[in-house]
Amino acid sequence: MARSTADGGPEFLSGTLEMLILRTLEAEELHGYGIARAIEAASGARLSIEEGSLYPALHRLEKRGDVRPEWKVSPTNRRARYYSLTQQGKKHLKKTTTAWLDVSAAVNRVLGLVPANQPTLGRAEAT
Amino acid sequence: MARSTADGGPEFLSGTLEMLILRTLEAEELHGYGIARAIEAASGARLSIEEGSLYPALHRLEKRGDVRPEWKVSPTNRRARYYSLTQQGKKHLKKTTTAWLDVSAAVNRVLGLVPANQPTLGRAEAT
DNA sequence: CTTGCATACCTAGATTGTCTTGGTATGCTT
DNA sequence: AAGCATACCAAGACAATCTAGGTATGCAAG
Repeated sequence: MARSTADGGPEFLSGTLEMLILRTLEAEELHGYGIARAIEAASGARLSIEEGSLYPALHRLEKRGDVRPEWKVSPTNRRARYYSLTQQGKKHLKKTTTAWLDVSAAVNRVLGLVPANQPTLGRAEAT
Repeated sequence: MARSTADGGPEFLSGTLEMLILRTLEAEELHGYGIARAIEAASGARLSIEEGSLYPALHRLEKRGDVRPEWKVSPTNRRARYYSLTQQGKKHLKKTTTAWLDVSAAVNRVLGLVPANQPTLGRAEAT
């Protein structure tokens, strides 16, 4: 998906790209190139979106019916394929986000980093 | 890696498995089967570790020098391959954990779940 | 004693998402 | 006219996971 801008390799987060795309489109209708820039900006330049991952992901989402494409002219006066979220896409985003929070919280729990007040099977953590 | 116990598919977190293994071994020396059970327990039964992912991951870590294996007899009286963390493994765990926190925080920022431009782990952000 | 189950290990092959690399094209700016 | 940012796309390599098998043992139940 996204790689950290820090290290050189693909790290973590296979599958997050689609979620991030959907989330970005929830905020505003955008074309692929713009989505990539928007995600990078929103991440505080910590993620970089490769086009070789981006476009296949967009086509998957389109085929799945989560986004709807439309050719338009961008503010820079170029032909660009603008994507908008479908109802299904919105639902999918909500579901996926919940799953992400759930799983990433589970990972943090295993790492022993749980930000307190999370009741986890009576596993008390020593300070 | 781990799949959420909730949904049926491999979701998120490619690459997290190795980190979770290392973290588990930091707590105690363990064999593969036990590692899987330990991670599942620590996650509050939210993750499930597939053996087809687990053993290849252990062998990667071993080849990389992050863990050291040793045949022993388990409390259940069976031959079992116990793994312990090497110094390199400890270092790797620390590095990987930082990367995970960094990237997952970035994802949350894109999702809009975290106020933008918040310093993560002391990594200051210019404004 | 034999059936069944949990423990414990392993691999081959399919699948999937990402990355690498290359390509096309256009609109500005210099 | 050259160079750059914008904007799109695909083929093939690569890496981690999952599927689906397999082996073997200790123990408890019948």
